[in-house]
Amino acid sequence: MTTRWLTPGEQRAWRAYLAATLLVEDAIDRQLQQDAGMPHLYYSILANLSEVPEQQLRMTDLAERTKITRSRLTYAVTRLEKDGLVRRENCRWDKRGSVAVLTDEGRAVLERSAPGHVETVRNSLFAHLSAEQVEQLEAICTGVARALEADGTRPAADEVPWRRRSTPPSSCS
Amino acid sequence: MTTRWLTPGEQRAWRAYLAATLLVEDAIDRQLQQDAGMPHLYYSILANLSEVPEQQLRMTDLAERTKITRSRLTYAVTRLEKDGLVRRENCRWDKRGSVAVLTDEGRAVLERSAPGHVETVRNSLFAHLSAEQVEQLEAICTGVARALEADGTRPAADEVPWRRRSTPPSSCS
DNA sequence: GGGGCTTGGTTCAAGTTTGAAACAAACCTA
DNA sequence: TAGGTTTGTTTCAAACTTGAACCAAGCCCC
Repeated sequence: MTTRWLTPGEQRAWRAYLAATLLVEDAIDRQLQQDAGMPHLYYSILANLSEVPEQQLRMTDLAERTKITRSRLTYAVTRLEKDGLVRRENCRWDKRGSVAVLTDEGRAVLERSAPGHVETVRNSLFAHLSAEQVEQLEAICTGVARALEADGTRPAADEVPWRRRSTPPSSCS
Repeated sequence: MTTRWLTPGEQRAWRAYLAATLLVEDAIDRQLQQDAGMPHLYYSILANLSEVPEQQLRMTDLAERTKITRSRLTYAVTRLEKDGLVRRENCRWDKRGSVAVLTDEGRAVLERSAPGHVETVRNSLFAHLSAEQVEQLEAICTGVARALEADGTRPAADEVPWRRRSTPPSSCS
């Protein structure tokens, strides 16, 4: 079967995409490392916890939300725990499970660094986009993300009804 | 000074962006690791070399093109060299410099894995975009990339006229 | 109620990335 | 042309990521 190469337009889009995403991630990582002493992913973990009732999530749910592997998450949470920004508890209704809880200090760090972070996001991304482009970007990314989340190679927890149990009856704990 | 938070629309776009870019990078990395035994970045390095006269570039130029740090590139090229896909030569007209050259085997590996790679790019990104969205994506990313390349914190070689010397008189060597 | 499969999470080794030195060659400039 | 600065690249240690085991605890079903 002969390959269906990218069209010139797709080529251009792909290269621009690669450059842009790398540069944006880089800018954000650098800023957070500087100002909050942690890479972007770790900040996202805190942010995700902060947005959820009781500020806690099971490891798998957290991995699902942040789109990373469980093993990567384990490492990250261990580090955050050492820094006192997160605490691990074991899940009361499933003895296999453990739950990451945002500590007060974690919340404090998050609040302290949020403004700088938001500004960097703005400076590196939104500052260069028109209002229309923001909408286009959302549409594009939502579509792509939805498609890839659903795909088989990356079993997505809450695509499968009987696995959906993210924030249980009254928030796992 | 009070923070200018993201608008709800920007929030949505940002989250979708994070998810999409992570998932796409992941899919591509996984596929290339499987089929070519190297992460995406390493493939990009080979690809960049292959597109240039004499299939060679100075380290700094290569770093510039791939948007990575010189130190990261050094590591990557060392690995690729061990695998015999790239060869290092020293630059003839600047004794400080070294040049990465794509070997025949490197070219072979590249050609062999290109079809699978293209297909993955298509499946993970372009398959979910309309023709219009491809154009929008290009416009968005080009703008962002251009803005971030130019910005001070990441001194971009060929913004500064007297540093522009990428592929010299007849391709460095 | 004891296998056998699945799920939630961690562990471990190997590979990669980071950022701050370290170095050497090139480029001033007095 | 000696001395100081800049540029091109590498090195090193510490941090992070990957993927393949591994180990429990739940689940199923006869």
